[in-house]
Amino acid sequence: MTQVAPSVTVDCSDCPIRHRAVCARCEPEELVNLEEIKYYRTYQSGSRIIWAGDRMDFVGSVVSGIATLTQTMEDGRTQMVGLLLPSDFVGRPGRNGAEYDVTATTDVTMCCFRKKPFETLMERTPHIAHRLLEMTLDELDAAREWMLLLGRKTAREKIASFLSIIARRDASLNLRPTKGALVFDLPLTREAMADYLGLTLETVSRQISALRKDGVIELEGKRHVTVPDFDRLLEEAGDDNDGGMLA
Amino acid sequence: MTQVAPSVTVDCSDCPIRHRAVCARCEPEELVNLEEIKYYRTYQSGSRIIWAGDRMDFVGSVVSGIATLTQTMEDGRTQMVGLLLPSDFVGRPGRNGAEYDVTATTDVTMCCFRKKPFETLMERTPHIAHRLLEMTLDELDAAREWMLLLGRKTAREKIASFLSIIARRDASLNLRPTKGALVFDLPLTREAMADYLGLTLETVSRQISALRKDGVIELEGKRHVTVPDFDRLLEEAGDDNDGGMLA
DNA sequence: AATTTCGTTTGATCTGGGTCAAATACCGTT
DNA sequence: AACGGTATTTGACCCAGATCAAACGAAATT
Repeated sequence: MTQVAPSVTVDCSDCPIRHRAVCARCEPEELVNLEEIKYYRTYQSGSRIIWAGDRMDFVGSVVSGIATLTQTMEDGRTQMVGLLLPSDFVGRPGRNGAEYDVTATTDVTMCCFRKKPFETLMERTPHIAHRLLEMTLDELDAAREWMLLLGRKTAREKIASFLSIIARRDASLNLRPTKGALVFDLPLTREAMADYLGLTLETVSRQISALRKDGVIELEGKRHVTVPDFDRLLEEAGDDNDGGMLA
Repeated sequence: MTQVAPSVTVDCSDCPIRHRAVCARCEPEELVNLEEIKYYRTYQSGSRIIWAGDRMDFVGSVVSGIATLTQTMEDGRTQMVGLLLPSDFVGRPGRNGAEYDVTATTDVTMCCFRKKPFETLMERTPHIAHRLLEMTLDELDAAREWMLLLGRKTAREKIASFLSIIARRDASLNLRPTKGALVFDLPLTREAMADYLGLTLETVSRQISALRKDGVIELEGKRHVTVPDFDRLLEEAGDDNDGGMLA
């Protein structure tokens, strides 16, 4: 893994992952001097990137590492409402208060843009607004799929769904062709998984053990997972895996 | 309630509720001949407006009535993932397949725009893309709040949350000042509420009865609700009702 | 090597909400 | 007023997952 050194002189060509929202190479040179509004920032694993209620003076996207979006009730119950992987966007243009806690679950590098200049940039380049709209609609779809999971799936189905999502994202990020068994590392602790799935950590642990015993997954250590048969996993997840629709 | 007759010659000034996404009065006349791409359509209570998987040839917004967005698993478990009230937008620009079922729960009038012209219109008028982005971000926030409800709230809290949301929306739609007791009609059957809240209809019924017995709400018939003390309801919902954040 | 820490697993028990079933209220029709 | 269909309520029972508790394992610290 190459590491991105904080710098103010880079443009997107230096990023290991090209930003989906904005890219200097996508925009006419004269419109923006990116160096003036763009900077990198790194966060240690476990540290809070944004507190809910904080004033947000920047937007940005994850370059490396994994962060989570969580919501907390007064009595301490917490629900994860989003998982931020490399290339995911953080922050809401046009609003200056953060709605959720953002926490780094691994070391995280963010590529940030100061908010005010970013907003004027967005106004002058419709392409960015369009891209942002598309990304937001994708997130909305993901959130709605998650609502089905939270409201209607059993604990076993929840775990299987989570594993399939991580497997898929991992495969697409690493550009590994989906041949044979899928292998990946769980990016979250059992507790974080529980917060994501609306379960307790004990139930998460038990269901993972059950899936292992039933041969749906193999475990090496606590985090390293092998999925011998992805279709089997999808079946356990209760997902539609057909794309068949009539004319 | 005045009814909107299907017509192709109206513009936004005829709409009982001004479209939040597009409005002829907001756009330069020369850019668009709205009559060519805009039309009204009415749906009977209980009828399906859009089937998941269908080709979508239009986008639009709800003018009157209430519709729901639902997701269904193969075995019939369903989860509502959105509630569409007047002025809410339906359809995703840039994608031609519907993701969810849309069902009218009352008689519904939609104001529709043919998709292709709408997309070119959107490209030529950045204002629309911005407005749409803002609306989508609002929906995403709502979806995330709903994830907390689905994942972590008790049945009683779910019901109280639902009632508070309906009460709030009803009050803002009807521009009733929030003085004293709130009075409104439930727009959904117990079963639809259950699908929304990730519960069974029996549990919904029981919890409503419990809230009535405890004096949190009053019921007249099955649908007509009075909330004597809104703060009490919010308390039952487990929501933060303080806006206090330190400097 | 012993010890603390943190994440995880496993066991025993409890309970909120699901399931199944029956009764009741509320329509719009005839 | 009687009827038939649908929405809702209420009751009895059960189970998936929560809760409480203890043990385990691997990495970091002494």
